[in-house]
Amino acid sequence: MPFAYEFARPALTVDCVVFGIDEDDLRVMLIQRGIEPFAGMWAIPGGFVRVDESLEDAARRELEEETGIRDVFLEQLFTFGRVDRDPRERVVSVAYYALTNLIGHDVHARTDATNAAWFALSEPPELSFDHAEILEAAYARLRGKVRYQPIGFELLPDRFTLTQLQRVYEIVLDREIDKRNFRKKILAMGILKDTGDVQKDVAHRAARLYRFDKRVYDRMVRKGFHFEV
Amino acid sequence: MPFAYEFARPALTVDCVVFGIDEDDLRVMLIQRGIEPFAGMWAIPGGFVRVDESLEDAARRELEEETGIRDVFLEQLFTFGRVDRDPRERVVSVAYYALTNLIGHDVHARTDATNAAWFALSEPPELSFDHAEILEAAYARLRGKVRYQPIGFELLPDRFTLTQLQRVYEIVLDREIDKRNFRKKILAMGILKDTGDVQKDVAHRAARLYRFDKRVYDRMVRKGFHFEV
DNA sequence: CCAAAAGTGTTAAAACTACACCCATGA
DNA sequence: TCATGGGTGTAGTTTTAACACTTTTGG
Repeated sequence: MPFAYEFARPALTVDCVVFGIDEDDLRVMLIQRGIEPFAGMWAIPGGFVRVDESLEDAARRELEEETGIRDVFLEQLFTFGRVDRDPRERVVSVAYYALTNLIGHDVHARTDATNAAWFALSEPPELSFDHAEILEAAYARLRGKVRYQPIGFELLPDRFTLTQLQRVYEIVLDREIDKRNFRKKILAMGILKDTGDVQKDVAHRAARLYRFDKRVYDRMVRKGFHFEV
Repeated sequence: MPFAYEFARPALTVDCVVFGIDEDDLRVMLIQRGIEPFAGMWAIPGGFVRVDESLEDAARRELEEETGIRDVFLEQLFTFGRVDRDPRERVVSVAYYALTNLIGHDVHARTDATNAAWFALSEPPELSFDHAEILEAAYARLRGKVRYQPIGFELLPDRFTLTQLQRVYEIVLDREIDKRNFRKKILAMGILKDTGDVQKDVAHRAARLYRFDKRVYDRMVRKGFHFEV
């Protein structure tokens, strides 16, 4: 036990709730625990923070180690510190949530970790520790934030159709949106760039592909623009 | 050194940004450090988390110990974990922000701590550690949140006038608000209860005193109501 | 009677909502 | 030629923004 301190210290971990959209479901990536406590149950990916890495670095490292996912949108969610949230000892966990593009990927092909899997948010498995609470908080944050920050794009490929974008909002917010009003509003913002290309290999009229124009968005924000769906 | 662990652990602290409104200024309570590092400089009140208390309990305990302030609105802000944010060793800090009523209190009379003082947010002293960053984040959160959550009331006494409430929004948001439109909007929400009383000892027409009706507000939220100023 | 803040309505502009049909494409 | 989703405009309603004077009270 080479590390000794004058006062007891809580252990510090990060946990990372990863969301993706797969056709008609909001999904979350979970890993199956191999060891006690809660062996065999599912959990949010995460692990201990090293003393020489920042919290966000720790979250990204754990995420990649446990699920193979990297280079995603990642934002701090909340820090969970109930005294008894881990039955072994005091553990404080800084939770993050991540948004990733799942369209066109096989749900099982994205990761090397054999014990990682995507679950529909509407039918989660029973979760270890206080992870059900963390997941609920992450979903609440996503629902709240998606309406006034341009993070819906993070759940789509780089280039996407307006219908795909509308589906993202319908799925996350869990309500129908009027097609004409949605397109009018989004296009009027001027933060989507028409790539000039259209979909390929679809059995109907091919839709235009757009890209989120972060440059323009940032410039507009500096001038007082406020994104809202 | 009675507490030993297999792996190095960051120290864990809480910090607590306390806001108050004093006539025409948003103010923040700071304490003057007695010891190195940064001896003599000002800092956000806070301290170490004990292993047998939750994060919020720690924040409230430290706040009362260092400033005498208790029973206030308190909400978790963000967890700061840059590797070098404390020059001595790795310290991760869970920051909270608090809102308190300062009207009618002498700025210096509220606390036993002789080294605690209120500062106008527009003219903060030089701060220790990364506390300037924490303060900035807290103010940004307050500005953002005050518009769509009924927390402005926390900066006022239990009973207040509509003009006082309007001033809170003008000060926090740093812009003028139209008196007639403000009153119309707030009263139309139906979340203020007219106490039937009016101001005393004012050298002009006495204003009605209102109280925030949390019962009604909670009931309305359950029915889908969304507060917004 | 003066100073100071309380209190009160209307109108024009903008934003939002609801709503239905034709178009392009590949099978 | 059919099935599928892409793409488009208008009218009624609601919400917001701008704006000025009278009332009450204490000094």
